Amino acid sequence: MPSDRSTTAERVAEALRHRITDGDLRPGAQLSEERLGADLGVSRNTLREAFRLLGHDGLLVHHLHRGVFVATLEPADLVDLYRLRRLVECDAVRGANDPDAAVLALVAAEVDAADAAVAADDWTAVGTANMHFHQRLVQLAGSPRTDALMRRLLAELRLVFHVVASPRELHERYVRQNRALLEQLQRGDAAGAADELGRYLDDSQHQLLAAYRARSSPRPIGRLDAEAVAR
Amino acid sequence: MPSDRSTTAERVAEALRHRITDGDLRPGAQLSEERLGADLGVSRNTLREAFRLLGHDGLLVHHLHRGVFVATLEPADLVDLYRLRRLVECDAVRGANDPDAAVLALVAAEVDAADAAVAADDWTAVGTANMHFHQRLVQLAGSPRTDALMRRLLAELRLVFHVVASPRELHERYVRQNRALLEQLQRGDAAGAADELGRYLDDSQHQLLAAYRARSSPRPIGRLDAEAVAR
DNA sequence: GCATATTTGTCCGTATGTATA
DNA sequence: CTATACATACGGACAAATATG
Repeated sequence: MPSDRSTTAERVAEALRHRITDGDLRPGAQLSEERLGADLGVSRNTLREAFRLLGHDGLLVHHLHRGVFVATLEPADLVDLYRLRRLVECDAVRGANDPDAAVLALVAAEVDAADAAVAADDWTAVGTANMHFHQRLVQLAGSPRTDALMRRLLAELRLVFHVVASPRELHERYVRQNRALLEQLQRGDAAGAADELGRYLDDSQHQLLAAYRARSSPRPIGRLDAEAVAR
Repeated sequence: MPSDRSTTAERVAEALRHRITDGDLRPGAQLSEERLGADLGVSRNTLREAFRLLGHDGLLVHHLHRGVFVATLEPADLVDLYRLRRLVECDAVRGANDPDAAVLALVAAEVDAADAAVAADDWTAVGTANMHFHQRLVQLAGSPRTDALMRRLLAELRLVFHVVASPRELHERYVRQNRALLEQLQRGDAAGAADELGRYLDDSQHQLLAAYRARSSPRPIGRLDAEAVAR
């Protein structure tokens, strides 16, 4: 098994990231070094490196001498995530008075992709296009670190999405609003788009919080210790 | 050598983080696995885990089959950092209309610490207090993810500081302004403090950019390949 | 341009300590 | 409380890529 243009640990980390964000590995699940290493055909050392690569993204939590688990996000995390999300996204949009045409085309592409997915009744694809839409919006700011931050935030959000609701009820309502936002930007009304996006995100947050409450007992998947992450 | 309440890799990562932010390990320096492992008394595997832990903080860059190096930041990185910094800090301050008294006390403590350090003519300590001051400001937002983001940003900024100028010329002018900001917050004028902070940060950014330009040739410390970090 | 030395990448075996049944 | 399973950490080995002369 030779290498492409990346280390094995990086490829393993990417594979795990997809398994997590796709809902294959659910929150609370333990990632056993021995079993996962056997599954992926890599040594425990390499797998541990991959764990460390993913650790700072908030997707995995590390318990000393117990192993790594897929993170379980609570309502407080959701509120925290949306706080940063609102800040980053609205600022990027508000600053897009004269948006980069190439990036705006990428935004438009995701809006079209969402429409196509709706027509195909593929709600998972709608959700993916919606995530990409927001990633592209942030890209209007032209800031690598902001892009990286947004990627992390969206990865964590996907963790929530897979737990609380179906892709359809999560994303359907926003397909139309995304197009409205795009057209507002194309008209040069960045400030208006930013304001609209702020309301949009508030709405989304409340929808998710309601879904959380609907899950009667917020029972973690794994062991039921309510330990706070240290540091 | 048993463990405290953290893994060896985490302790090694923390030690390296301090060596970097303290300027002991300078930008561009290579971190040899063999030599560093011997120095710190840990195996290569453990050291590599520590490298991965630090990687996502932007302090280390990883070149395939070449090793890890202390990151070298260019003017574009500086601008990018300050963009996020301004966004995060000003938002935290602007939202502090009714600031948490305990956190505000921590802010005040750093202002006092800076004054004391000035009196002691300890400009490194002034710089540390200044960094902490801004970390505490952000803490007014009460958002764990924002706190973590700010920690990463400040760690990267320290990388710049150690390269372009002395602690005194970097921080002296802001000691007074920090106190002014604190008093503005104590008076309940969060919006005014946020505006002032914005000008403050613009000033700081321009000061650093000027220092960059003053370094005649922007020659990297290490090997002189202008390779872009992938992805 | 080529051969060599050095360093990283990756795996394996093993010993030890910790948490959980 | 003991036992078992698993994570932690080490050191050695070889392959692969890069840097050097």
